[in-house]
Amino acid sequence: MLQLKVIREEKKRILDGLRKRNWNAQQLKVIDQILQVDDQRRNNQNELDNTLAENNKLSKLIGQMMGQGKKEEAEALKLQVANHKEKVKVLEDQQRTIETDLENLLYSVPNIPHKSVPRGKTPEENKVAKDWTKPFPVLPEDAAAHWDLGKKYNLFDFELGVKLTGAGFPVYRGKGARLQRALVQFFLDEAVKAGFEEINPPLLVNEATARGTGQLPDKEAQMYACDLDKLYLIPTAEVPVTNIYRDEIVSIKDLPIKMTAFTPCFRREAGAWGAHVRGLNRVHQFEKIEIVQIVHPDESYKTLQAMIRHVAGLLNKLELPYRILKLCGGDMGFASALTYDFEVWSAAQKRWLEVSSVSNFETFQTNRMKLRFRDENGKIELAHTLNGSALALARIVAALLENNQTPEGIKIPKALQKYTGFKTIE
RNA sequence: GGAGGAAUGGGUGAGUGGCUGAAACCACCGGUUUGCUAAACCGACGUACGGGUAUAACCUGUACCGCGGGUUCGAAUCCCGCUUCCUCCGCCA
Repeated sequence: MLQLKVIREEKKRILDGLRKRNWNAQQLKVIDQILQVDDQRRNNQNELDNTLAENNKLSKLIGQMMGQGKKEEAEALKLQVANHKEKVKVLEDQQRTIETDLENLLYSVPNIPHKSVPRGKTPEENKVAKDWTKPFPVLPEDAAAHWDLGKKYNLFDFELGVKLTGAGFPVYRGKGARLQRALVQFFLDEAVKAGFEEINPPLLVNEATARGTGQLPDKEAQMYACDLDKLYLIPTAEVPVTNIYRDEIVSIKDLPIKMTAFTPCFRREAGAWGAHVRGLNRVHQFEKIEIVQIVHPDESYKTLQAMIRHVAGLLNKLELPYRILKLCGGDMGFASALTYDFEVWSAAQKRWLEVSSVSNFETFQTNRMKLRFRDENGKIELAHTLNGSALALARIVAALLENNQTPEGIKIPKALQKYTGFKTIE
């Protein structure tokens, strides 16, 4: 959620930013609407406060008169207060309505892209920030895609998942399951080594938490919900982990706060199914190690770079070819100010697979979450939040299997061997 | 699931209708003293949203004592509902 103050004071920058997200004139009107409702809000609040102030004064007077035994005068004042009460009620109702309207309007506006974000409408217009310059793995003519490899070596079973749950819920087994666990352990160890505190959060969250990171309102269709208990299955660990600090004022000394968590992620992916989603490319449940940072606003872009280096380091250790994209205005997530995507090369499918997304949200999440810190002078300021996948499993598994297939079986990268306990899947 | 108790500022905790945005103590912060540390002493010490041309620390209004409602001229204090926590019983990975 954007800060009202910023919209008021930097309207031009806000409008320019939204244009970068390809907002048209019609859509941009919402900004004026926000300013208008905000005026209403302030006027109404002013009137309400003044009325209440008067009541408070009168009430005090009544108390004094009662004490002095001036009963009749007190009764007269009571009538006055009673009149005001009607007015207060109306003003309070109005205020509530106005505030809800304003909040809903604010919720509908995405974050303002960082100045370095390229213009563009579609994923094709993302900029390659770092390309893969070495040769790609060369596979034999009859190289198999991961879904066939999974069958051949009995690593995972989609049909079985359908039987148990539905499409998009693979069952991993044998070395396939072990490979999952190895990756989880590896990624977590690396994150902890990099100074992130390991968090093991709940997988179901309440409404306030889903709201804090921006899943609600609007994106409920992307989450699985437990209606009976009004809980949501997390689409990413970002949700519970970032919300740990919701409604908190931390000391500047506590920054940066670095957290990592391994969780399964549940995504309905409503309407996202198409030609390219076979096998592990897109599933409803997958495992992911997330890294989250809460930092001083002056540090957040430096931090973003550090997080990118961390993710790149993981891919290097896994010996996977990857490239880094800087997302264009049209492809960026709602809450992000700047996002880098990591894609690994899937040699058998001959395409790039997105395996990580690292973003700086600046104050977009912290404003809505009221996550603040006290600076050197004791002043309270919104912190910046960042997060990134480090990494998501399903597609990493897909790429590992495909790229490392040989006639003798699938080779496990060196860094992973101590976690898998085997060097080859045959 | 049944019975009882509790919820106050960063922490402990006082406060049962107006003098309470809230005692006291601790912690934190600033200062004095000190060879250093410690101790002692002094001072400051909530948040949000408005207004005052006031996004450097100023003045002022309003709201907030778990959450939501109600009673009253006036509620941290009385009433109702909810949530959470604790204790006991039952059940159970």
